[in-house]
Amino acid sequence: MTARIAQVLLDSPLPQLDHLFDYAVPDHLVGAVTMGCRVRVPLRMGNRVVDAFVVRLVETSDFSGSLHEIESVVTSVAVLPPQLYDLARRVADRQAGSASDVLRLAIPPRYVRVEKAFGSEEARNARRDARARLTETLSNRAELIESAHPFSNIEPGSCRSVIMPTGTSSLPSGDVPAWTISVAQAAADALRGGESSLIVVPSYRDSDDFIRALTSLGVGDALVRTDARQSGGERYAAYLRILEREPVIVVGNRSATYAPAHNIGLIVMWDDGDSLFSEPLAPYAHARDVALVASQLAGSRIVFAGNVASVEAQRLVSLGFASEWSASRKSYPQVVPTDSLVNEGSRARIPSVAWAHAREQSALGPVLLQVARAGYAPALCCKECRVRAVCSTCSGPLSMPSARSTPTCAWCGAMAAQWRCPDCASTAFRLISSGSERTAEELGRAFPNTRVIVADGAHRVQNVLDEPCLVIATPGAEPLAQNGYRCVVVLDGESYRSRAGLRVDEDAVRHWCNALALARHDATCFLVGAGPQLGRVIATWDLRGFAKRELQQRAALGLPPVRRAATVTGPFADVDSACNNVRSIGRTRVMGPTSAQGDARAIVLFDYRDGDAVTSALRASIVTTATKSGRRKSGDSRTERVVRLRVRVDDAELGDSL
DNA sequence: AGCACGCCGACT
DNA sequence: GTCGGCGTGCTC
Repeated sequence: MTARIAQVLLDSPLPQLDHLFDYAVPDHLVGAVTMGCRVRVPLRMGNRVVDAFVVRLVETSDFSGSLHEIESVVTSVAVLPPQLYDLARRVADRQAGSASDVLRLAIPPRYVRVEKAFGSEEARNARRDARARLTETLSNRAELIESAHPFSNIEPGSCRSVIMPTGTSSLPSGDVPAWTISVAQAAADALRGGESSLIVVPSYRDSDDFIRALTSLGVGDALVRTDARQSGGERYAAYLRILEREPVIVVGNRSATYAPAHNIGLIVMWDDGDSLFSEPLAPYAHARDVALVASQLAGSRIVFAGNVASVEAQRLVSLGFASEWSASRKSYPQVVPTDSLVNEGSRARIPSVAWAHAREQSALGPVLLQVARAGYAPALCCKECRVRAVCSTCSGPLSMPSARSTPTCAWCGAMAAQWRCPDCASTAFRLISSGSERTAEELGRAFPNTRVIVADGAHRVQNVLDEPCLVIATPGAEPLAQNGYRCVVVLDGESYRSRAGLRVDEDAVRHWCNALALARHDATCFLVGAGPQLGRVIATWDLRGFAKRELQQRAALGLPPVRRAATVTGPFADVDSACNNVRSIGRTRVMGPTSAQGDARAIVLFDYRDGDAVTSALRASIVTTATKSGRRKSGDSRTERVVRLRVRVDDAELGDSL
C-alpha cells in the first residue's frame, strides 16, 4: 500500500487551525506531493483554498470524516524538512503560539525565478565546483582549534558560555574583531568534520566582520548569509542553499537560528544579551531560546559568546547545563572609573584626567568616546525655571535633532516652534544633555587640529585607520579601529543609573564592555559616571562575578530568567479567565490583571518545570477566545475590531516594566 | 477568517 | 405558519 494521505500544516495564523490536517493525494499528484513541499488545499466546502506544507505522507488517517483532496502542488521543493517542522512545533508550543507563525519567520517567501535559476544545470555545476574546491581546501588544512581555544573540548550536544578575549585581528581585507576569527575557526573545523554551523549575530555589521574572517580561512565557499537587508529573492536563494544536503556555515541575524542546515554540529550566538535577538513578531520567540531548542533537536554544540556573559547564559552555567570559559583578565585594557563633575558642557562631562589622556593619545592614533545617545540634544528644559520641556500634544520629551533646528517631540515627531513654558511662560530653552553630534561639535572646538568622526545610527562607520582621530559613537555603532583604540572613554554612565528596569545594569555593562573591547590591550581607558558598584566591575573585569550576582538578585526576587514569565493582554474578561486557568499550576504566580487604556494586562510567573502546563493552558485560552468571545462587534459604529488575547512568553522587554 | 447551523422576534 | 437576526462552532 502506498502513502496516499498527506498530513499538512495550514499556512494560517488562526490558532484553532494549528494542527495537522489529513488530505487525500489524488492520482494525478502522486509523486508530485512530497514531504515538505508547498501545496494548496481546499478548506470547508471547497470555497476557500489555502496554502499548506506537507509534513508527513502516511497510509491511513485517524480522521473520521471523508478526506478532501489536495488541490495542487505549489512547488516540489521540500522547503519544510521534518527537522524544521519539529523545531517550529516545539518553539510554538513553548511560546503558546502557532507553528505556522514560526514557519513564516523561518521559511522565506517563494520566488519562482530564483527557484528556476537555482535548479538550472549551470547553477548546479557551479555549486559542484565550489564543493570540490572546498573539499580540497579542507583536506589540506590542519585542525584550527587547539586546547587554549575558547571552543575547545565541547562535547556534542553540550553548551558553553564564553567571555571572549578582546582585541582586533588584521586581515588583508582590513581589520576584524578577534572573536570573529575564533568563531570562524570553530565553524571551519566543524565543516571539516562534515558538520554545518549556525553563527547568529545581532546585526548585519557583525555578519560583515564574520564573513571577512571566514573568507580569510579559505572556506568562503561554504558560507550562506541570511539577514533582513537581503532582497526577497536573495533570501530565498540562500534558503535553497541551506536546504541542500551539504554542510554549510550559515551567518545571519536572529532568523538564522531556524536555518534547517544539514547536520548542524555547532550553533554560536554572539552577544546574546542584545535586544535585537528578541523577535518582535508572533510568537515572539527569543533567538536564544530558539537556538537552545534547535541545538537540542540536532544534538549540536551551542556556544553563547560575547564580551560579557548574559544573565541567561550564566543561569545555564549555574545549573551545570553549560560549561564556562572566560578570557584572562590580563588581556583587557586598564580602565579607570571616574565620576563626572557636572552634567553640562564637554569640559565638565569629561573629567580632567580622562580629558588630558584622550587629548594626548588622539595625537598618536584613534581615540573612542562612547556617548549614550545619538543626535544633538536629546533633552531640553526651560531656560528660566528649568522645568523639563515636553510636547504640548503628547507630553513626549522635546529634543533638538541638530544645532539650530526647531525642537521636536521624540515620541510623535511634532515640531514645537511655538513652545512656551507652562510654568513661567518663557519661550527660551536650555539644552540639558548632549547627544553624539553635540559632543562632536564641542570636542571639535576643543581639539581644533584633530579629525572628529561621528558614528551612530544615522552615520554608519565600520572601520577607522590607525591615524590620529577622535571617534564619537553611540552604543552598538562603534567603528573598529585598526590595531585598536589608543584610549576609550565611556561617557554618560549616569544616564543608565537613572533608568528603571530589570536589565539596565546588565545592558550598561554590556554596552561599556563592547566599547572597551575595541581598545588596545595596553591602553588606559576611562569610564565616567558608572557609580561605585559598576565601576568596580569594569575596573577589575569581574564580568563573571557580575553575571552571578545579577542572577542571584533575580533568584531572590523570583524573576526571570530564574523563573519564566508570560504577559497576557486583551479584553479584561479574557485575560482574567486565562489567568484563572493557570493560577493553580505548580507555583505559578499571577500579577494582575490591571486595566490600562482599554486593554487589560497580567503577568504570569512560573517555574521552568511547569512550562508545558502553563503554555498549553494559555494556548487553550487563546483558542477559546478566538472562537467564542473574540468576535465581539461593537454595536453602534463600524469599528468592529477583533480584540484577541495576546500572550508573550519570556519577553525580554518585560524587564523594563518590572 | 469565512461560512453553515440553529434557535427566538416580526412578518405576509 | 415562515424569514432572518447573529451567537456558536467547525474547517481534514
